[in-house]
Amino acid sequence: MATIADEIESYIINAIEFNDNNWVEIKRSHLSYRFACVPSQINYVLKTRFSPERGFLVQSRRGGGGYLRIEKLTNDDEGGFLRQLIEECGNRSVSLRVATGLLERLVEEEFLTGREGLLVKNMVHHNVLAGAVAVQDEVRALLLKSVLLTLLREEFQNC
Amino acid sequence: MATIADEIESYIINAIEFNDNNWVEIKRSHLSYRFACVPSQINYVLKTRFSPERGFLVQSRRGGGGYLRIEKLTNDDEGGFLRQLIEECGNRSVSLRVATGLLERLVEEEFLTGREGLLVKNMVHHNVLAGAVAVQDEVRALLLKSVLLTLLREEFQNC
DNA sequence: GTAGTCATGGTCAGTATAGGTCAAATAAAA
DNA sequence: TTTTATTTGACCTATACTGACCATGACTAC
Repeated sequence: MATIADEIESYIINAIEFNDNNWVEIKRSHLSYRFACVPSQINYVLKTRFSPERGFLVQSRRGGGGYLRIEKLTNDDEGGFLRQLIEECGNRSVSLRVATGLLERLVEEEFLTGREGLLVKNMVHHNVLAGAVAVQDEVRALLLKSVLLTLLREEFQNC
Repeated sequence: MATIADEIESYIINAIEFNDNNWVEIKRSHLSYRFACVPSQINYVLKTRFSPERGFLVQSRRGGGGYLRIEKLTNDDEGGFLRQLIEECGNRSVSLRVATGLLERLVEEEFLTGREGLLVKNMVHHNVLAGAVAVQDEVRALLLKSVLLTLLREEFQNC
């Protein structure tokens, strides 16, 4: 039997397909009204069904004119190479050494240009992070994960 | 473009481009009449969309014959420009809003490519930093400073 | 040339709108 | 029965919009 969460999920997936692009823009309040549920239910669905691990990216804007933007990430990377890296560095912490290796690999495989690689490498360097972060390796993991996710985004491919 | 603020923003940007110069002169009362909003709404838009971080200069004159003059600044001395930004964001903390404006500016001025801008913008987003950092704004400042410093490096220019 | 009046733009605090978080309560599955 | 997934609501944060009150500059009357 289908839960409300399931229904909301398939509604959104449908909307994405209908939209011809790989994304939709929709109001949280509209969804919660349509499915007669509390607004936070929508966040639950987004968190459990439209996570990066499942290949989705959710962006939003609060306040007047706010919205949710749900995007299906492109799926044509070589054998889920990027996804695998996300999995690997997503949860645990990443040392500077590992990060450097990973970034160089991304440049080699031409997911990133040399400039992009250098830019990010400098950002996750301990000289930078030491300034304010005790748990450097965890922040580094989050930052790298963000890079990997960006690489999967359609918007990024076309810019 | 959902909100009135957004519409006013693009109207002004359009007016600047149409004007062939890098600026427009316009009456606040005219704008508020045209968009059927209170005059102070215009000030809100100027404050949030035409800030210095985004490379705009707003001047005005009160009283009879008063006006707003909105100018898009461009930068000739590259090193100086970057150094100034470092100065500005280097020491204090940087909100997401300011960071976004600054990065978009760097892309406009062609210090960063669109891809690079997006990459960094995603990295300093609160969705990322919230994961492990209490004082987000300070880490964001450090990360941006790193980007700016990278831009000044010769190695980066030639890669 | 000083005071008064009117035409402008500026500020700031309050209100409205909209999404986010978290943990408790409930339901379903193992 | 224990564990996991779903549902709910109280409270939080971000962005937009409004209106009362303020400041400045130009013009006019004296």
